[in-house]
Amino acid sequence: MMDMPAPSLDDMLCFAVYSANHAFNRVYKPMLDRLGLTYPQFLAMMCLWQQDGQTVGQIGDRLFLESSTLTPLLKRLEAQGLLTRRRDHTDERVVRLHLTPAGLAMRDSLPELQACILEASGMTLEGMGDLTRQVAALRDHLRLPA
Amino acid sequence: MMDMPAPSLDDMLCFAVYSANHAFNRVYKPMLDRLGLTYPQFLAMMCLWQQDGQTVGQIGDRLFLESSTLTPLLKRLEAQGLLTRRRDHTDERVVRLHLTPAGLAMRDSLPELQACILEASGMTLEGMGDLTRQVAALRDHLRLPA
DNA sequence: ATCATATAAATCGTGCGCGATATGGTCGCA
DNA sequence: TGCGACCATATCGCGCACGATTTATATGAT
Repeated sequence: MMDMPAPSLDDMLCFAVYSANHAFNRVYKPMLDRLGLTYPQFLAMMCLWQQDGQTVGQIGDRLFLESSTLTPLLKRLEAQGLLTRRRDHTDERVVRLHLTPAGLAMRDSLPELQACILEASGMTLEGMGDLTRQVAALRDHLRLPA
Repeated sequence: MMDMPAPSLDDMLCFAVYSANHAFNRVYKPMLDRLGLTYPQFLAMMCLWQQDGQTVGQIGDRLFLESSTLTPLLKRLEAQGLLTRRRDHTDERVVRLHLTPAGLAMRDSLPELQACILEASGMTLEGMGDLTRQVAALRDHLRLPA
C-alpha cells in the first residue's frame, strides 16, 4: 500500500483560510482604526446596519459567535456611543440592540472601505463574488453535524 | 450616478473567510483535544514536522505570526514535552526548536486528521487543492504593501 | 398555582493575536 | 576597543473566541 504523502502547510485549505483571514484583518486594521472599531466590532455593526433592533442571539446566529464573545464586544460599542442595549419589554431575557445616530452615520464609510478591500484583493468583483460563494459553501458544509 | 448597493455580510469575501476559519477551528477542536493541542499549536507542529530545528522567526515567517504570539505558544508546547527551546550556540539571539520523540510521534495522527477534514469539507481532493490555491493567492495579494 | 424544563445573556478562565516596548546579542566601523 | 545600528526574542496590555457555568426569565405540564 502506498501512503499518502504528508501534506505540507501550503497544501492545506485550513491554513490558507487561516492565513487569509489574518491578512484581511491586517488590511482592515488601519482603516477601522480611524473609525475606532475592531474587525469583529465592524462585523457586528454590519449586522445592525442591515437590520436595526436585533437581539444578541440574532447577531450571534449571523456571525456564528457565542454570547460570551458578543456581550463584552457589544458593551464596548455601547461605551463608544454607537448603540444601545435594552431588555425587550415583552421578553425580559432578550437584549435588543439599537444604533445611535453616531452608529448609523458610520455606515457612510462603508463604500470607501469596500473599494479599498476590492483593490487590495487584486480581484474583480465577479471573481470576489465567485470565491465568496465557494468559501461560504465550504463553511456551511463544515458546520453540518458530523 | 448610481450608488453601489450596500453589500450584506453574505456578499463579503472577508466574512466568508472569517466564518470559514472559525468553522475549521470547530471541526478540528474535538480531534485536537485528544492530542492536547490547540489549532495554532497544531500549525506550529506542522512546521516542525516538515523541518525540525527551525527558529522562532522561521516559524513566524511560515505562519505569518509575531514572536509575541509564538513565544507563549511554544512555551506551552515545551511544557507539554513536545519540543525543546534552546538558544543557538553560534548566535545567542536565536531560539531553535527541536521536536522531542513525543512531538515527533504525534505526526502519526496526521493522516487520520486529514481524512476527517476532507470528509467534513464535502469536497474532492482536487476541489480542495483548487480552492486552496485561490485562497492562498488572495492572501498573498492582500499581503502586498499598499 | 407550582414546579421542572428550557431559553437568553452574562460571567469566568484559558489561549490566541497584535502593537508597543524591553532585553540582550551581533556586527560594522571609527 | 568600543559604540551605534540592527536584529531576534520576550514581555505587557488589550480585545477576541470558546466551553463551562450562572442568573434571570419564560413556558408547559400537571
